[in-house]
Amino acid sequence: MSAPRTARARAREELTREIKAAASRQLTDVGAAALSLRAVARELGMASSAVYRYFPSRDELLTALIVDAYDAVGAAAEQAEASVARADHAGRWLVTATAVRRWAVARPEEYALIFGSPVPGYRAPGTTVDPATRVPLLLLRVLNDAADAGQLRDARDADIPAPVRADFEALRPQIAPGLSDEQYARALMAWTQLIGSISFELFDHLKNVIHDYEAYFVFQMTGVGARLGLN
Amino acid sequence: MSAPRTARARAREELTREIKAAASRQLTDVGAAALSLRAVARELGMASSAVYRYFPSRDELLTALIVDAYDAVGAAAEQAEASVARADHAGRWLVTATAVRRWAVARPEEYALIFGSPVPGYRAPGTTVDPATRVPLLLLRVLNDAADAGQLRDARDADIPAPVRADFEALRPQIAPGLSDEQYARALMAWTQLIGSISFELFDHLKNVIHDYEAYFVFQMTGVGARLGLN
DNA sequence: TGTACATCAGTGAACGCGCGTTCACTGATGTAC
DNA sequence: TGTACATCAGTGAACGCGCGTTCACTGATGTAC
Repeated sequence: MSAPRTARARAREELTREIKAAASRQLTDVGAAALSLRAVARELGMASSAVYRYFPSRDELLTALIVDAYDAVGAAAEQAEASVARADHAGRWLVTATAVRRWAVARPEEYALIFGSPVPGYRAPGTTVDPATRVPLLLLRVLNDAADAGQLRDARDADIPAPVRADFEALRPQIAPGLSDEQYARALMAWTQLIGSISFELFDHLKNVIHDYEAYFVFQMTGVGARLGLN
Repeated sequence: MSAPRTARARAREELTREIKAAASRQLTDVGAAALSLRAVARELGMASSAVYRYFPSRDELLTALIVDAYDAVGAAAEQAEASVARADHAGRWLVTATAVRRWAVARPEEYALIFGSPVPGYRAPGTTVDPATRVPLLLLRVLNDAADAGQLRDARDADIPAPVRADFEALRPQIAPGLSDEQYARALMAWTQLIGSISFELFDHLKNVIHDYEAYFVFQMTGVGARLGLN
């Protein structure tokens, strides 16, 4: 029976949120590797030891931030994708890609936390796996819908190696049953291209090359959509 | 007049190399953000203050490591590419891509240093720009050669936005005069795909998805080569 | 509704540690005459 | 070739700083009767 939330429980939830928010701000200033419990406590005006009532260690706090980041980008992508007409599969892809980029540009440090180099000395626990799959699963759902609707042009590729086919075979039943190996391969390529492109922008690899990155990104992702076989 | 190298000068060069080597080992253990001058000095058995005779600050040491990493991957790529028959443009692309991956797999922390999230609080000086362009320039040279030889199938793309065309226009004269805007766009896409794919592997984003990453990578890059218009 | 006890949040001091950088110094190497 | 001086490499102590985590504690909140 859902007990009435006590003042204590409410305070706990709120402070947990505030700690994560302060830590997230830290992230922006100094990066994940330098994330410090003491600095978080300082920002909230509490004793550093008090933070241990909420997170048993620095690593657990990092894990919470990672999970939150994956969930945030996943939610942003899902929400954007839901606003497009179901039959417009190319539009669903493009809007999803754009939503991911928009989120990343708005919170570059959280993006770096999940898609940048791993934090040294930190090993991600299993808890982070599920939230990490939200966006790629969404992409596969769009492709699967397109395939079901007969709207996915198939493509001949270079021959897919046997071990790779086996990997796709393992995914197919639970993830996207309507997709051929070739389509899985292209989906993976699209996902790689999406994150690769955002990383290039945020990590300044095309600083003096591409100046209007938004225009470039939309152009590029439109091309990826076409190569996915969407129309 | 090239003065005969004194014992002092020789010792200086050697120690500079040793400091960078020790720092590079540090990188592997603890990552760039935690790179510590004191730990480097400790490993070399010298006083921490002595390192300042060689690098005036921690950031300068980092810069040297970044430049070295770009040069190392650039050299590896160039050397591999040089071993392929000039007329085999698709082979030159594939061998270059594979060499970059091989280097990255062998030295993941150096890869992360240049292609992962930026080190917080560190701003890369201009010195890092030139070495950073070695691999992309090599790719463009391959494509340019293919175009010159009439071996590059052209491709119709979605319409390239005007600001992006302007960026390509600016690159063309000095970099690869024989390429159309569409080909520049595809080259950039290939470069993004290459680094995106290696990052996905090294940063564990496809850990339980793709098990034979080498096979997957070669398959994927072969496809990218085909989409580049190489044959 | 009131009381007695258990649970929990938060404190502040302390632990042992490592960091980047500066400084005055010693002694070896290099150079000009 | 030998001497006098300048340059440079390396030392060790010190500066001021921040970190994660533990611990015994106080006082407020919650719960069982």
